Amino acid sequence: MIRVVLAEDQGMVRGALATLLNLEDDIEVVGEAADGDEALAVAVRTRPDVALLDIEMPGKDGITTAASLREALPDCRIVILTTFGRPGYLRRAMEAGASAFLVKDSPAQELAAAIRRVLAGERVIDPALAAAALSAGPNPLSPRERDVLAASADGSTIGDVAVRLHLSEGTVRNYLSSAIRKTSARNRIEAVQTAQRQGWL
Amino acid sequence: MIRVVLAEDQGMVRGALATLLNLEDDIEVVGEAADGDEALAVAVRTRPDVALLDIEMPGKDGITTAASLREALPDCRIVILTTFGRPGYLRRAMEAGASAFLVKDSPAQELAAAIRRVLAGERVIDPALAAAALSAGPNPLSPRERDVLAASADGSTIGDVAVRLHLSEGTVRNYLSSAIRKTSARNRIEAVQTAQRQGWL
DNA sequence: GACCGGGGATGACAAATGTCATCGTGAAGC
DNA sequence: GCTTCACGATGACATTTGTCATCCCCGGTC
Repeated sequence: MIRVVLAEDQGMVRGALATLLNLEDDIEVVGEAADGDEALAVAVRTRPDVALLDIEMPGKDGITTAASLREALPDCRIVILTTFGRPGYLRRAMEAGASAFLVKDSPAQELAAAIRRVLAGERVIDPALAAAALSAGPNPLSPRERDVLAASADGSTIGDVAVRLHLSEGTVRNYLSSAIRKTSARNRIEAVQTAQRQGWL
Repeated sequence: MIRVVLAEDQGMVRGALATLLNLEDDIEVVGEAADGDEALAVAVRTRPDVALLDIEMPGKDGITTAASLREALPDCRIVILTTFGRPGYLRRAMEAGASAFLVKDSPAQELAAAIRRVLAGERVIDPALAAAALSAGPNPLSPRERDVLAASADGSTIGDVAVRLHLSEGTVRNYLSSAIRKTSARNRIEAVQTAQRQGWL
């Protein structure tokens, strides 16, 4: 039996996926979690063969959880499941030690198939997505530019961001300006959207 | 047997939910769709007892689909399923003739339960969400304010919006200004976010 | 030692944004 | 008939945002 831990914040989706997997006669869901921290705790307790992690979760996201899990349980394979096939997500997931990267758009059968392939030592990545991630190149933003852009994403004014990050307003403007240039955007809103679409935040 | 049509754009979620429902011995999924138009076509063909519609779908969204379905098949009950429990969504879903409004956060068992209750003539709404929708009041934005705000949501400049909506730049600024005031926001970005959170766009 | 890149800051300037008063139109509503 | 309100527009004005040049400090690295 392949022992699986499933982390997904939406209860209905989590329940449905668990049912789906339990119907496979070589797969058994031995633990469920609604956020990253819970997933880590459950995995350490149940020592599964595979951890299925959603990226978009409150608190600790799936990619960060993957990195922690890699340290705690090096033998546990990690399958990342996400709504958004963003190039930066894929890149970071791979760096965090994931063995597979699935988008929820794909058919339901692929989930069990991916789990089996991962356990057989394969890596499972949508070829189109892999190509997109490679052609998009790495995140061009410096860490600080990324911070400032992320802090601007919620509609905060430059003054707000300056206070929150303990910077001068001029510095915030400078970082935003270079982030806008690097994302080929026309203003900060477009810059935020491009960065999010690429998975750079 | 309760005959159900399921519309949900994410293949993996759709498959899992269909499996979940088919396990119930009084429920049968007789059709699946990945967007609103497809859902309508499938429903007209299969004449189900209940249509389960996701709101967030490409093309025709679940609420619009509900309204069309209400006309085409007045006897078909409608269950709305959504990721976001936004007050405006609930309000519009009810106006479109939905019998139930479920958020994906809730446990998986509630789905089948809601379908049975709806078929028994009940309406199913999370009480907390209903209270939020009532206390939030109706959408304060005028139709045109809503248009302009929606057109600004993707980072377009005022000039872009003016061209797209065939308005003068000054008019766009005026509508944005009043939308900002009505949403108690400090700038257009906050206004967009508030409006989206409330389900006003 | 010279050079570069990232972080942080300042000042000046242009462009975009937000606010306000004001005007005109037409459709409802009392 | 009068009022109200959404729609559309103009002009003036203050504020915010975006750009650029320039400076300092520091840690690498050639």
